[in-house]
Amino acid sequence: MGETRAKRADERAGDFVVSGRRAELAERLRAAGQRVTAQRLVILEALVPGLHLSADDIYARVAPLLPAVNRSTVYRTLELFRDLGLISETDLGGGARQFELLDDRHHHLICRACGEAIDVDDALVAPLRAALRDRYGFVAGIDHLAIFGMCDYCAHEAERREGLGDTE
Amino acid sequence: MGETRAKRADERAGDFVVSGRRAELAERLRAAGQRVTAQRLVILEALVPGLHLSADDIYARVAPLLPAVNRSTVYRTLELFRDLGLISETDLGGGARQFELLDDRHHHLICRACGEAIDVDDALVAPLRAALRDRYGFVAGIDHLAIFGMCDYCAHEAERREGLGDTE
DNA sequence: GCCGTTCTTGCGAATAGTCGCAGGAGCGAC
DNA sequence: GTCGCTCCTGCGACTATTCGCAAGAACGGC
Repeated sequence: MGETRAKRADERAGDFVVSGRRAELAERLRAAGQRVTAQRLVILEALVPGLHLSADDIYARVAPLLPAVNRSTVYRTLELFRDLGLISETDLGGGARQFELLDDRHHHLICRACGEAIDVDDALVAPLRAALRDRYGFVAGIDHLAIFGMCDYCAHEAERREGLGDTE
Repeated sequence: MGETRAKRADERAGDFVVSGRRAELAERLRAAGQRVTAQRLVILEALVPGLHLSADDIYARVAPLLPAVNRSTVYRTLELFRDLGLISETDLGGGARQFELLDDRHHHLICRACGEAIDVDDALVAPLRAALRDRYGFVAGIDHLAIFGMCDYCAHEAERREGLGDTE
């Protein structure tokens, strides 16, 4: 790593020292008129690019570093990050919601019959986003959609089965 | 409703009598290989066309008619109906999920800043549904989408405010 | 009509997430 | 450096939802 210059990125942020990626976030929070706190920095660092984490996973990662942190704070902070556009929040159904750093936008198709999850490129969703902006001026935060339904295979299965018993 | 013929739809369904709209549901359940129970019929009747109801609302409507019914049953039955395509389930954020009879498909844009909800015709969402089917053979159950984001007004407000403090 | 199989339900406990409040901390002003 | 205003956090209670299990009900077969 060529860190000759980057290494001195220490900086006072209120009452504690931040460095590297932390400094970046601190900057961003301040720019958005938000306060910079230890909790927020640690929670952001707990998020890993490309990984879907539940609020509980994140709590588990944060707790050792900041023992007094509370679950409510984790939820509230994640909500804040989401509103700032830093992370995406997705309900994959059933269990807990998933949070993820917003690097690349992608989406999931989830089959209610077999549970299979299919990745979908944002290109398919972008037109909807554009249409909503054109028509309503609405800036849709569709960052990580989970769409439920039936996959190709299960849809055919269901159709076949209906062909037998259903006389409507 | 032209019910000249549909009106005599009384019918035995297991151990109890069903009539009118109930008979219709009984039929549908049976066709789908599901059992017909008093709970299911009452819960379906509790749903009102065009009304968004929470699981709790539905429980409150059902309880007087079927005192021993349990919340779990309500949730499980609603889940079943949703999978059968009878109702839509939507998370409007924050509080409880909303359930609604599937008459006409419509969607909502919800502003995270001011809370305003904008109705959206399914025509805007249909292309996405079609694209998913074409590309993946996936039958998307997008019946009642809630899309979060920023409404026209709030988006402009936020932009204006950023123009002041942010120097990045 | 009765029986057995299998699906549903009620129950209670567990998990996920939300909310109001009071004390503590961040940050701008002096 | 310290003061005060406001926002943020921890806390505990509360709501929403899920889950496993054992008793009960639906329905096909006789």
